[in-house]
Order: sequence, then C-alpha cells, then structure tokens
Amino acid sequence: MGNSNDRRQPRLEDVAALAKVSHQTVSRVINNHPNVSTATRSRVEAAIAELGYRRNTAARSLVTRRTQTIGVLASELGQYGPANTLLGVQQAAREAGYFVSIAAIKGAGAKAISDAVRHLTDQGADGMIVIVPHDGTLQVLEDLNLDLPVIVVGGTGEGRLSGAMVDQKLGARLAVAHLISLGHQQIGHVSGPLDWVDGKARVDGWREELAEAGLSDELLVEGDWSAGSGYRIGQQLAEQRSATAVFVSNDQMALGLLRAFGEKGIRVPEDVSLVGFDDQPESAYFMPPLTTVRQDFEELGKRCMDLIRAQIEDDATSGALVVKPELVVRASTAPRPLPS
Amino acid sequence: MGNSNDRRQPRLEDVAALAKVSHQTVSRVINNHPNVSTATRSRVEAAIAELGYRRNTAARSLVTRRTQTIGVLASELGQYGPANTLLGVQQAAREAGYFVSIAAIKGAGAKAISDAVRHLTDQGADGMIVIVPHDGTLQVLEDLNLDLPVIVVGGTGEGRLSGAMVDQKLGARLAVAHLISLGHQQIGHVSGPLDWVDGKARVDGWREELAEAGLSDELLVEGDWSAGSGYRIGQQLAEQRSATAVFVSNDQMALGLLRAFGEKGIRVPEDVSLVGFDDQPESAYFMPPLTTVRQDFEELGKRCMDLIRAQIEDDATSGALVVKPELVVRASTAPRPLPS
DNA sequence: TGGTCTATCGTTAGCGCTAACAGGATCCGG
DNA sequence: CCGGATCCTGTTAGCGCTAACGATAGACCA
Repeated sequence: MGNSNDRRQPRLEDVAALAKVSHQTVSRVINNHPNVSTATRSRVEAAIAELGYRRNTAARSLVTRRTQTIGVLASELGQYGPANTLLGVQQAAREAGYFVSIAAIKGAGAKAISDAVRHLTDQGADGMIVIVPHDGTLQVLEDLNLDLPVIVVGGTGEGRLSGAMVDQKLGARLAVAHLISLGHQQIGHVSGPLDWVDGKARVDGWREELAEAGLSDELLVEGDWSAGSGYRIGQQLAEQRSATAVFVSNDQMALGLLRAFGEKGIRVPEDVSLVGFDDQPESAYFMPPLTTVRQDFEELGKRCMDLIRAQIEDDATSGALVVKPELVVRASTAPRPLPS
Repeated sequence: MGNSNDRRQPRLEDVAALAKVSHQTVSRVINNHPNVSTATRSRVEAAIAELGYRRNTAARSLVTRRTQTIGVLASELGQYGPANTLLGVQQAAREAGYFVSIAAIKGAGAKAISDAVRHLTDQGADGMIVIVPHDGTLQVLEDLNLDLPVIVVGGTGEGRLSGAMVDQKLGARLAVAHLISLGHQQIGHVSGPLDWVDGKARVDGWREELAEAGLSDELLVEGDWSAGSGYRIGQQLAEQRSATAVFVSNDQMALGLLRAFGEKGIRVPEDVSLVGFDDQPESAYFMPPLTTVRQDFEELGKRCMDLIRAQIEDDATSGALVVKPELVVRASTAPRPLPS
C-alpha cells in the first residue's frame, strides 16, 4: 500500500529539494526561527506535509545535546498514588514536547537506585523526576551528585533536592480536625512507615492538630501501607478499645482496619470513626464508605513536570509547588459515642 | 569534588587516546566484537573505567537506526492491571538493555491513539507495546499501518497484531467451575464492557462452562469495571434475588456488589457466593475476603517484552504467549444455600 | 550616489558514533 | 622461503541535524 521509496524516512535534504531551498532553511522553519519569509515558509511547510517529514530525534539530540526526555524514577508503580502521578507527569510532558522514559525499582536499595539512575542518564535524559517517597532515596540521590535537574515528588525542599508536593501535614490536620469537631478525644493514628516522607509528615500533622486541641498523641501504631498491616493493627486496636477514632495514613490500611473491626464486632462509625488518606476510587465503596483525604496525584505530577521544565529551560517562572489536599466526608465518621 | 575538565562527557576519542588505540578499537571493545586481543581489550576497559566513559546514545542511534527504546502505549495506567503490566515490561526491558518510553491516553478515541503513536514514533521507538485493551484500539492501530513491531497486550492473535495474554477464558471457567462444584445452579455474571477484549473473553468462558454443565446463561449484566457500576448492579441483583452465585469480571466491581449486598441484608457467602477477577492486593481484605482469579500482570509484561524483542532482533525464539491464571479461593464463596 | 544596515538564504563544519574497507603482522602449507 | 589465509588494528566516510558564519539583495540615510 504505502508507496515507500528507497530511502525509509525523508530527511531535511529531501524536503529542501522539493521546496527548492537549502536544508538549513527547512531547519529554520521547523524551529520557528524568525528570519524566514512568509512565502518560503509556506512553501517549505507544504513540502513537509507532502513528504510526511518528521525530524530525526537522534540527529537533533546529537547536536543540541538535548534529548527532550524526562526520566522518571519510580517505585511502587503498581500503587494508586505513584501510578497517577506518573500519569500527570506524562500528560504535561507530552504537551510540552517531552518524552517520558521510566525506570522502576523494587525496594529502595542504594544499588537499585543508582542502577536505575544510570539507566536514565545513559539515555541522556535532560532531567529526572523521582517518585520514590522513601527517605533513604533522597540521601542516595544526593550522594550520586548528578549534574542534571532532579525533582523529587514530595520533596521536602530541604537539601539540594526540591520538588512539588501535596501538603501532607495539612491533609492530616484536616482529618484530625474533622474528628475533633465530631467530639472525639481519643484519636489514634495508624501511620505509614516512618522513614517515608509522607508517612512522617502525616504523623506530624496528626500530632500538631491534637496538641492544639490539648489532646493526647499516644495512640500511634506504625504500618507498612498495606491492607494486611492495617488488618493486623486493627486486630490489636480492637482488643485495646482505647480510641474512639482512628486516622489511618492511607485507604488500603483503612480497609484492613475495617475488616478487622468488622470481625471483632466493632461497628464503624457507631463505635469507632475512621478516616483514611488518598481517596482511591474504591474507597467510596468500602463498608462503610470511607471518609478520607483526597490528593490530586495527577496535578502533582503536572506541577513536577512544570518545575523540571523550568529548570531545564532556565525559565524562572514556576507555579505553586504545594498542592492542597481536600477532606472527603463519607460514612465512616460519626459523632463520638456517648460513654456507656 | 568531581574534577570535571573542559569537555563534559568523555568520548570514544578520549578513551582511545588514554588507551593508545584508535577510537574504532574502543568501539569494538564496547560492542564485544571478537577480533580484539586480550591485552588491548583490558587496556581499553581500564581506560573506560578510569574516565567513566558512557556511550552516547544519540550518536549511536543516528548511525545504527536503532534507539533501543520500546514505546508503551497505555490507557488506564492508574489501574492495578495496566500499571503492573508496565512494571513487568520495564523490568524485562531494562535487563535487555532497552529503554521504555510511555505515552498514556485517556479514553480510546482514534485521535488520542494516533497522537500517542506519533509521539512514540517521533522518538524513534524500535517497537511498541500496547496496553489498551479496548477493541476499537486494535482497529485504529491496524489502520495506522505502522512499519515497526507492535505487540498488543491481551491481543487475540487475530489480524496482524499479535501479543501475549493471560488466558481470560480459562480464568472465567475456573471461577465458574468452582461455583458449580459448590452446587450452584443459578450463576450470574457481571461483565466488563463488552467491547473490551478481556471483558468479552470472560463472558465467553462463563458461557462455555455453564453450557457444559447444562446451566442457564441468562443472568448477564454489563458493568464498566468501576466499583460504582458494581454497586449499582449489585442493587439491582439484590432486588431480583435470582442468582445464588455471581461471577464478577473484576475485583473492583465485586467490591461494589459486596457493599450493595451488605446494604440490602444479603449475606456473602451465606446467601450469595461471589467470585472476582484480578486478585488485587486489597481483595484479601474485603468483607468477606474475596475468592478471585489471579492474573500475573508482571509476567504478562515480561512476555510481551520478550516477544517484541524477538521481533526487533529477528530472533525466532520466543516463550509461551499465554499466561495461565489461577483461582484463589477465599471466603466469599460457599456451598449453595438450601432452598428454603 | 555610495555606504551601511537588515532581512533572508546558503555553505561549511562537526556533534559522537559505527560500517566498510585498508593495511600490517603472524602463521601455515607447500 | 613464498603465497595466501587469519587475526588484529587503523583510516575514512557518513548517519541527519543545528550552529556559525558568509553571501546576497533590497532598504534606508547621509
């Protein structure tokens, strides 16, 4: 069907020949250089369209020393948050004419990270976005001392590595404030791993809000983000029965708690109120539907892309770095039960 | 710290000078050409190590006309299945020395698809893996008439587009056979959208297994994969009370059904048995823990990568294309309740 | 009218690499 | 001791593009 001539893809030269100009003029048209007359410009554009010319990225990269590629270093890509952040990055990247190359890692070992980083730099990535929200990662990255722009999703801004983030502390405070407003006084927290930046930030938010209300922050248990850990912790909490409300650091663990409570005959929200974090699509269909804190991961990804583009292109402008989370009240929270 | 001289990255020439050979010999060492003496090879390798030389991908691509990049076209990347498939692809790719570039699309419009494809080909991808399990996608892709290897995840093998797949029909039959073995005779099915290849295949499996057992296949309702659709359908089914068991085409919808049934006072599994599909990590913590069909998405991704590599490198060998699913029995299925 | 300036276009070189060929050394059988 | 085969290495050209500079023509002012 496609009448392919000898040469596979047309080159600048071919377009130039057809438009009766030099290949350099064609290059100028493509790159929107100013000094091209309207007449030749349209003649060239016609030739480009006729031949279906597409610029060869490798050749361009070779001379410009830019690959127009953003490397994304990610772990836990199977999870809702990271996957959607990647989605946001990708969308913003494509709109800006960048390619997105990914390197996934399992765990957060120094070698795994440096291997992945090397993989991305081997490809000549112009910048790197890191979606590995583990404390250790930041250290490893700093030690690698890379000479390309690096943006860390959820980066704290401390050290050299900056990034965009959802205001985790605020999210936690929203959740706790909601519980307090319902009259709860014993408010526990099932946290994520404390060596994850987000996990720690949510603990801090929980603490601060409690402190301001003069409430105790003793009921803290550390989970590992998984529903399984939520389940095990839920079983413990069910035994103790010390809290009337629990702020859980993500929706999966909240699901685990829900099941553990259900098995022990503890009703949610009648006996204990529960607030999660993330607002995955499924959370609205838990039993009961989960009150939780929504994070806009896609927006987060977009902001990161904007940031790194600003760094690469040396553009001073850049949008807000902090995305605001939002409390979504559903049916897993209720006023504090009367002490009986 | 890093004593960076004038030139940013060392080139072949620099290595050659240090090792006192020609740049071509260095190239031979890097590419493992046979005709290099052991002495010079080790001398070159030492020089490479000393300078920290890394081959320039753009330059190599320019001359070899290979980018060592696999483009992944994906939709629904936020979902468990696609995200984990991507993970598998990425792992296998990195091991094989390939880069993975992604293009995500929303929906399955012809324009969105062709834009994404163009984006990937613009980068010079050597091959493309498509994780858009929508019927229409296949047609659009065929019409684009691409001249690079394309592998479709879950591809049926019909038409020109081949791919690796999990045996969906088998998975459905496993689920239904399990229900039949428990004595159920009215076995309904909540399917995915019927214009999705996987959705249709699971319907077929459900039908076939029922037919072999001489049971009716009238109880079919079409969902849209979301928990919300499962919830709405569950409400309907609760009214009808015609089935004693339901095979649901994915775990999210099963979650929706679970909640609808719970609200209507229908107990699972005492009144109705439920089987899902996918086995997401959370499914073990549903109430009750969900019996479901496990798919190994990562393995699927790996197989696809193997396949496309074989096509690119013109290697005849290739592993099995069909990944076997596996029934995971938990607590959402029980023997048929005695008719009362 | 002549000179300078500007807008437009062409020519040349080179980014870093691999393919293709060329050349020298070594080895072997006759 | 010589011809060719074999192994190793170097030289040359070119992949497709952009940057830098050169060249030309018209505009504009003194």
